[in-house]
Amino acid sequence: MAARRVTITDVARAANVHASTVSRVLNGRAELSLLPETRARVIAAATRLGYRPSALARGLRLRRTFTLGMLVPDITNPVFPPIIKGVEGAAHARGYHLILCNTDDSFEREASYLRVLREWRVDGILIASSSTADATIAELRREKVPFVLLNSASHASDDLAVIPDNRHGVSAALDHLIELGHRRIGLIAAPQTTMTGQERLLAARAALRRHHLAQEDALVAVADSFSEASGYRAARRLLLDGEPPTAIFGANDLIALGAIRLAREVGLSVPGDLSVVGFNDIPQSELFDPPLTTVHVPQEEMGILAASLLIDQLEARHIERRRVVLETELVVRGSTATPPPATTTAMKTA
Amino acid sequence: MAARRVTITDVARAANVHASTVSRVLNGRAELSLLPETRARVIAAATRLGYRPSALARGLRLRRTFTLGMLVPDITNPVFPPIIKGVEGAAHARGYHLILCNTDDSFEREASYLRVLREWRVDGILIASSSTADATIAELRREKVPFVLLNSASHASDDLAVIPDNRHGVSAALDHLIELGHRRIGLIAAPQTTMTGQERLLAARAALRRHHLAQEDALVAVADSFSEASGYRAARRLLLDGEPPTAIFGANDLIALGAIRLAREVGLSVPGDLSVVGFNDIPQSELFDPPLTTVHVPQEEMGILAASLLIDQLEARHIERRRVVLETELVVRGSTATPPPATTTAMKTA
DNA sequence: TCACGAGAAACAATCGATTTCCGGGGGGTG
DNA sequence: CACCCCCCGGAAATCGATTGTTTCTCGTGA
Repeated sequence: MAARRVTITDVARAANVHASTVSRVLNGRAELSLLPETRARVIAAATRLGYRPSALARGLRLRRTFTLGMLVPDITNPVFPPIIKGVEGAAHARGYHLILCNTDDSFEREASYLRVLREWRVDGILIASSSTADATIAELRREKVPFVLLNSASHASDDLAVIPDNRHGVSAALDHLIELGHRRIGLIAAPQTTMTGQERLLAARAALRRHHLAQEDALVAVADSFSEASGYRAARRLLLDGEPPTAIFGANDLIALGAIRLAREVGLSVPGDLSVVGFNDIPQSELFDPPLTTVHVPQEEMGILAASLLIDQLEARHIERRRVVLETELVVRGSTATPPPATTTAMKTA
Repeated sequence: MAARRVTITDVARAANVHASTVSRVLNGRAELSLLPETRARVIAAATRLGYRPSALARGLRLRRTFTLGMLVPDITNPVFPPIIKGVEGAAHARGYHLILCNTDDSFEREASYLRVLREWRVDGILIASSSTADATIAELRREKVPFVLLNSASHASDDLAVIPDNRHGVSAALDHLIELGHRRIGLIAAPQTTMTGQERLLAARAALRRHHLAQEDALVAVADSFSEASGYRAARRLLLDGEPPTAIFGANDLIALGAIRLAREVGLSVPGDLSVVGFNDIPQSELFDPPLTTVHVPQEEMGILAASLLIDQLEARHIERRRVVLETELVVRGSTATPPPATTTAMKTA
């Protein structure tokens, strides 16, 4: 098919030296001395022939590939692209490439891709996949494959991880709602099979408790994924069964957007009748209707840090902290306001 | 670092056969007959040891890797994730993996990644990169690397390509504006270094001509990238210099969103004072303020088709059409309306 | 004059798979 | 009984690089 590729032997022949000499010249190691004249001849031959070393052969021999693998649960979730961009940028800057895998939130595909990445002998793996998948991670640990958890940490605290400060962010979001006067606050949690989902729900409950607000079961709905569609479905349970809340905290922005869409459809105005807060501050958050109040997470920075951490680990550099927690900050926009003045809720609590 | 990997030789030893036999069993080719008993023994040994063949060694020997490379100009542009998802899904279904590269709209990085992909001996390449980059593509053609252009075609019509029907989509968008009564229509074009940018501007001009509308230079601004920020900047030129248009067609959704943001900032209501149409129908388009009127492009489907086309090519299957053009359809939402009744424009044209 | 050492580059083993080419043993046939 | 052929499976070459070891060639000092 493709024309025969130029190999190191071709270059060697053209330069009238042995292949090993070509290798030494091109890799520029100083362990062996070479005549400048030879060096020049080899370089000339290599560029003339357009020689490109085979990453396959090189990886096979070197037993490393200067490649990182990355697992993402759903690339169409707008949080991930900036994270990926950060990872790729940082990796590229340090001479590594990225193989990106979209697991589509399926354990099976996650496991399958993890196998593939090891078959490709990637030097390290970034896991942004949200599912806890303890068994899978345990296997990585056992096989000593370097990896970093991104956006969700494991229980084992000595795994490398880069995560947002969920607790603080969620807290700020709920404090904000409560400060506005909301008392019936609905929570749409993310799947409890994920660390992120668990942490954010826990943090939200803690915040409510701190303010001595009752926590009815009817005010908590668990979305079955991090998507807008499941936010919509969960919101239906929250708003249509029993007495509705005056505010909703969604475990991520897509879920919050789903809730807003449902609210609209049932005739509630946001934030007039219902306030909604999200989490992540995805791109374009301020362009939504209404502009989304949400917790900002430095996404690209997370990606950069995660890649750096992993590469530091690969290159056996000293690692300051194995678990990096990034600060989050509430961004108040247009989706939150004081609760409606005269609702049944208000009358009850009065 | 990592524990020594299980190789084919280890399996051979464990099963008391030669490595070549293991290979034959595991690849299940029928060219040579094997005793069922032997086959079973090998499979047992392989699973017991958890054998995973080295993709590196395999690729080196086979001279193919069952891997596709993909170049994307900017993963944070929301059009691309669904496309990528489509590509990856289709590739995975047919036994291929994907290496994704974000070129960040830089020619240099594009060229660099293209080299890397060939070093990795990917079987084929998907180029969603928007830049024309004729030289680069010519090189791929010359070296007979199979590739597919995605979302933008080349001049050479026998390259494989999957593209939306730009002409038809743009036409529909402008017809819509004109039908609403707009006469002063501003165009924000995408960079004219890209095929997409050129095609869409050409199509827009043709549509205006068809309706016998004057085309002032002042009504055309060229954005310097496909991003929201450059849409915003271009819109500033369009709206603040001279007499503003009553409607704007943006070459893609992000550009349109940028225009909307600027309009807001200078006190124009959308669509009350200014109608805006975009292109692509990115996810969440209906959640923006206002919901975006735009031209729908079947993004995931484009990805699926592109991957299929490429793989068909790789596997020497018969290819029906080398250039697949997908239908586009205008989706009218809230960002377009009739022009404001009494503007200076209206008075002039009256 | 010869031995020794250093500098330069070739040699060969290796990474882990695939595949072509062979060879041994058993059964069928003339 | 000898020969041939078929069935199984082993041996070895190969893919394209890297690297430890060896070889060769000078130059220098005794």
